[in-house]
This record gives sequence, C-alpha cells and structure tokens, in this order.
Amino acid sequence: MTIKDIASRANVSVSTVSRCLNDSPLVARETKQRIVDIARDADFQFNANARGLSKSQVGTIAIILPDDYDKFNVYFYHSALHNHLRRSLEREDVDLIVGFSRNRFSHVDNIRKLVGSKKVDGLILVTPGIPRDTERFLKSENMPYVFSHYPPPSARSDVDRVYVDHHKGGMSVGELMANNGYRRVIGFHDRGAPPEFEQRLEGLKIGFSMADHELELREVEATSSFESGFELATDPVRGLHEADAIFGLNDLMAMGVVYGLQSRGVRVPADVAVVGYDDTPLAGMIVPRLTTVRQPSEEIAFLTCERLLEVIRDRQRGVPHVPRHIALQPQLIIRETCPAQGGAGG
Amino acid sequence: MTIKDIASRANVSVSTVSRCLNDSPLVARETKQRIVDIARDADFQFNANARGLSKSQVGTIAIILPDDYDKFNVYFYHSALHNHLRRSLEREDVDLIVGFSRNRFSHVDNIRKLVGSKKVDGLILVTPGIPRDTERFLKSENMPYVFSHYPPPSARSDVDRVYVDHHKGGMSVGELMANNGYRRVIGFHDRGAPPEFEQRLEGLKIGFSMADHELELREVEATSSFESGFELATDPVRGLHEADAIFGLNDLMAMGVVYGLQSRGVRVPADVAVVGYDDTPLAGMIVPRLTTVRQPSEEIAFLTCERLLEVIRDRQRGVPHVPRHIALQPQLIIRETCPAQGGAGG
DNA sequence: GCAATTCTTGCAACCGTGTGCAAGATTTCA
DNA sequence: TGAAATCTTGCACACGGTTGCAAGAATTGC
Repeated sequence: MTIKDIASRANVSVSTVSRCLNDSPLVARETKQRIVDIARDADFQFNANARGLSKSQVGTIAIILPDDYDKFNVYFYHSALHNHLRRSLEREDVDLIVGFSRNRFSHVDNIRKLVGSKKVDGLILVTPGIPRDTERFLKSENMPYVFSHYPPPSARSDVDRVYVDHHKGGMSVGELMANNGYRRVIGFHDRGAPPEFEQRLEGLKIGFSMADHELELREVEATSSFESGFELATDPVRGLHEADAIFGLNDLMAMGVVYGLQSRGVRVPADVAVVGYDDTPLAGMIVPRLTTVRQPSEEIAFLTCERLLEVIRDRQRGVPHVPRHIALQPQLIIRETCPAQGGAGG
Repeated sequence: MTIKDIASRANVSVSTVSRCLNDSPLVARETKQRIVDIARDADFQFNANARGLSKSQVGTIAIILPDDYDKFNVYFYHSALHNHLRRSLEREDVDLIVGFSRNRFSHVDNIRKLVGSKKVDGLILVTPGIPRDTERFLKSENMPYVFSHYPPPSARSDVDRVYVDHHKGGMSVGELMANNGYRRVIGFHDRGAPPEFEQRLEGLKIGFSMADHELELREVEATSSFESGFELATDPVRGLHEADAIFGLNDLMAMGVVYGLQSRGVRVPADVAVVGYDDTPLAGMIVPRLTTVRQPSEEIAFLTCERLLEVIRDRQRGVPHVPRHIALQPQLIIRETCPAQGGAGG
C-alpha cells in the first residue's frame, strides 16, 4: 500500500496524494477530504525510508545511554526516563532508538553510526559531554541534540541541556544534617563517577556554612554499588560508625551502608544517620525508610524530549538555534534514616 | 558523503561502488580493495533510508514492551534484557527501537505503525500473545517476530518463542518447601497478571506431590507490588503469619511480605519462610537475604535476539521458516528467607 | 465578454542505493 | 589464432515519497 495505490484508486496523481496527506494548502478542499478518507480506509502508512530520503525527516530520535549504566544503578532512573519520554514521543508520533556507548564520556561510535546513516532526526545524550570532533561532526551534519541528566562540566552554555542542580541537592542535605546537630559527616568519592558527585559534596559544605555550623567532613573512596556501601560499613577500620551522619553516593549504596551498620549492631538513625540520593522507588520501601534526595527524573525526561522536538521543529522552519540550559531543582525527601529534627538522640 | 561521491573519487560507476561495499563477487579483487579503502578514508556510511527502500533491510529491530511494565516491576529484568540484547545487536550492527503498547495483551497500535512504515526488519514481542488479525497482518507483511519472556498461552507452537518454564520454577519451590517440612503454604493470585503466574502455583503443587508430601495451599488475591505484600502481611485478618511458608508473586512483593511480617514481630524464616521470584539484584542484598527463583533474563534476551536475527537472515535467503520454541529452566536460589534444610525451627 | 489572477493538478526530477541486463575486456581452450 | 567462456563494468530502472515548475481550470475584475 503506497501513495501510488491511493492515487490510482482516487484517479489522481501521486503528487496530489502526497500533498493531500501532508495537508498542503495547494490542493482543493474536497479532493483532500476524499484522499484522506481513502487513505484511512486503506490503512495507509507512509514509508519512513522513502520519506527520510526525500525530506530529511524520519520520525525517529535516539537516546544514547552510558554503557556502564548498570554500574551507576540508574535502572529506575532510566525506566522513568523511558516511560515519560514515551508520552511526548507518542503525541508527536516519533519512535525511539536506544543506543549505548562504549565509553561514558564519548559515545562516539554509536553517534556517528546513527547520524551518518540518517536513521534519526535528533539525539538525547545522557552524558556530561562529547569530544570536540564529535561535536563538530554533529554541527556539520546539522543534527539536533540535547544533553540530558548530567550537569554541564564547565561554564560553556552553547549547547542545549536539561539537568539537575546537584549543588542544591547537596545543600539541602547539608542543611538538614546541620540543623539536626550532626557535625562529623562522611561523604564519598567515586573515581569513575561523573563530576556531579563532586558537586553534591560541594553543596553539602555550602549547606553547613549557610546553616552557620562547623562541618567535620571525612571523605572516603567508594563506588556507587550496594556492595561497596555494605563492605565499608562492616569494615571496623574505616570507622563509618564513628560518624554522626553519612551521605551515600546514591540510594543503593546508602542502603548498603544502612544494612552494613545494622549488621554490626549500629542503630540507624539513633547512632548514625544515613542519607541517599535519587529517591528510587525502593528508598521508601526498605526498613528503615531511607531519607534521600529526589531526582526529578520524570521532568528531566519530559523536558529533554520536548526541547529536542522543539529544536528539530525550529531547524525545519529555519528558525535560528538558540541553545538553552534548563536546570531542575532536586527535592529533599525526609524519611527515617535521617529524620527532620534531632534524630540523633532517637 | 554518498556512494556517488565515492564513485567519482574512484572514477568508477555507483554500481561498482555499491557492489564493492556489499562484498559482491561481481567485482575485481583489486577494484574492491581500492574502493573499500577510499570509503573507509572518507568515513562513508550507508544511508539506511535508501537501503531500506531498495532492499528490504534497514538494520533496525524493535522490542515491544508491555505498557504496564513498571507495574510488574520488571525494571531489572528489562535492564538486563537491554544490556544483553545489545551484545548481539552490536555484533550484527543492528539498532534497537523500543516501543510500548497500550494494552499488554495486544501491542497492536505500535506494531502496525512500526511495521507499516518499514522502520524495522523484525520484532521482539514481550507479551503472551497478539490478536489474530495482527498476526495475519505480520504474516502478510512477511515480518519476522519472536515472542519473548512469556510462556505460550496454549499448546500452539506455530510461532517463535523464547521463555522460561515457570512450571519448573514453581516445582523447585514446592520441593524445597516440602523437604523443609512446611505444609501450610500461602500462594497468590493477581487478576491482572499474565498466565505464567498460575503456572507457578501449578508447579508448586506438583513439587509437593513429587516430594510425596501433603500440601495445604491457601490462595490469596494480591498484586505484584511491594505495597500489596506489605499490606497483606500487616493485616491481622489475612493471617499470613499463620502459614509455614509464603510464595510471593515476585521479589518485590515478597520483600513487602517480609517487611510486613517483621513489623508485626513475626520472624522470617524462623516463624514463616518466604520465597520470591525473579532474583532481581536486590534479592541478595536485603536483610534477610531473599530465597527466590532466578529468571535467566540474560539468556532469554540473548537467545531471543539471536533467534530473531536468524529468522531475518533465513527469510532473506529464502529458507522456509520453521518456528521454534526455546524453553529455559529457572534456577532456585536458596538464601535466608527460606533456607535449605529445616529452617522452620531456626 | 475577455484578460488577469488565483486554484488545482500533473509532469518530471530528485533523494541514495541495489540489481538485471548488456556490452566490453579478459581469459580459457582447442 | 579464433571462438567460447568468464570477468568486470556501466547503464538504466526501481524502491516510495517530495517538490519546483508549468499548464489547464476556475474565478475575479473591469
């Protein structure tokens, strides 16, 4: 079933059919109605390949995810991302290719292939950044792209980006801890992790200073996994139990810390408070329920997609491209592992 | 950069270039080498749209996921599925479109659109089945597809399918419980869930009878969520604590049961044993660690993909299509919530 | 009522790649 | 050495849709 078939059924030329189905103003009103009806009855579908060839519009975008995305435990994040992306995509009748990258900081292979083969109209890049030459490549191909999730690595703002202000996230944790009277706090470094993790610790410090309290921060090397948290918490040498409060790298790692401490008889939050990051669905389910910082993943997904589709539309219409940064605020979710007031004595 | 550009650089016709880059035997060996070198130097990429138009090969497949897939908590499953799918796909240089369906049992909208628009070479259907007319549509379009994850709803075997034998999964749980001396067991029904859940209970019964023990099974209505398990376990009327052992609908629901029981002072497994299903990564992390049945999601993903690519290749070569059923065995993972021997007294 | 204008439609070229067919070049064989 | 067989290459059309241009049809204005 092609427009040629429709054309012969309706006794008009293919050009006319094409114009009718594309809602062109160059056809008579009655003709358009007639053709549209015939096409609907015949269950007509445009051939995306043919369209992609003649226009430069295939009705597909790609999202490029970090290769090690299970390592960073963003299962939940990406599920949310998918689910919410979908809403926008369905409305605009756009399909989604999911790509991965060997290297979290490059994504290069996949991008060049997808873009070079003209399979997509635009890209969502879940990465802090891409190499210069890849960026040049995308510009030369005139390919729209939006960075998502990761904050900008520097002050550059000549690309579109939707992200969470992790400074703010860390700050709210800092304020909570400070107001609870905690002073000796443990935070973590993950060498392999993206820069946002550092920003959270920066925020933590600022939160303390804003609350006008002294912070005695100890920084420990770890990774973003449950096991890492569990091991550190059970290791007597690391002395995690000697802190007032612990700021985990993410929810899963924080859960590891909680269970690790409990297995040594340390009470949470009575002896040590613990705060996670992400607010994965599990955070509210485990016992004790985890205090954490909610990443607005639905909004990120939604806004990233909306922005990309907007950039694509603008490009088609010849509207000059003005990059935008859209920063979202994370939200402190206070539960049991670090309560609102003076939980230290509980 | 098109084959036309390559052609003029090499002073040959586009046909020759096309043949060289497709490794046709109809070109001279030296010519082929020369052209391939030029193409590589020029970073040439085939235009997937043009290819899709002339051949019927776009190098993209789609996976159609159930719309309510967060409801059934298969986050982890699908992450695994993605990650393992990817291996096969990268090797064959195929891209993946992720589609969703409004209705878990139909998928129809998305399938017709994706297939009708010629965006994909084949489909992975994560669903127990599709309506007859959709199946006819796929046949008439000669579109390869493989069902994945869900067991066949009936004895029909005229479609490709890769799935887990949940009968066996239930059986192994039944045997474990029977051998542990448990007799009064609670299982669950979820009205909205696919048929596989019934099969697990069937398997449970068979497991008991094989161990030559009496089973006193009580069946309770529930849903596959953490909350559902938690609520049932904390509700004194439902009397979940009066059982010897409980077989959850999945890991998350089982975790809800564990925490619900514990919050009422019921000890797991000393008073009541609990078994989950899926073996999500969390099952081994929570305290007490969850005894569960591992779904071999990596193998399912891998084998589904391999099978689909095989069917696609066969179709191209004109090999007649012989559908296959590939059933995988789930594996009992014995941990703390239902130990191996006589944990009832522990 | 006729010319000018506006509507409506079809022709034909194009997007990038694949392939049957034919023709020229080369090799094989007697 | 000449005919037959085989290699190698290019032409031209096909895939399904879009779009500039021109021409015919309908409408407008005087």
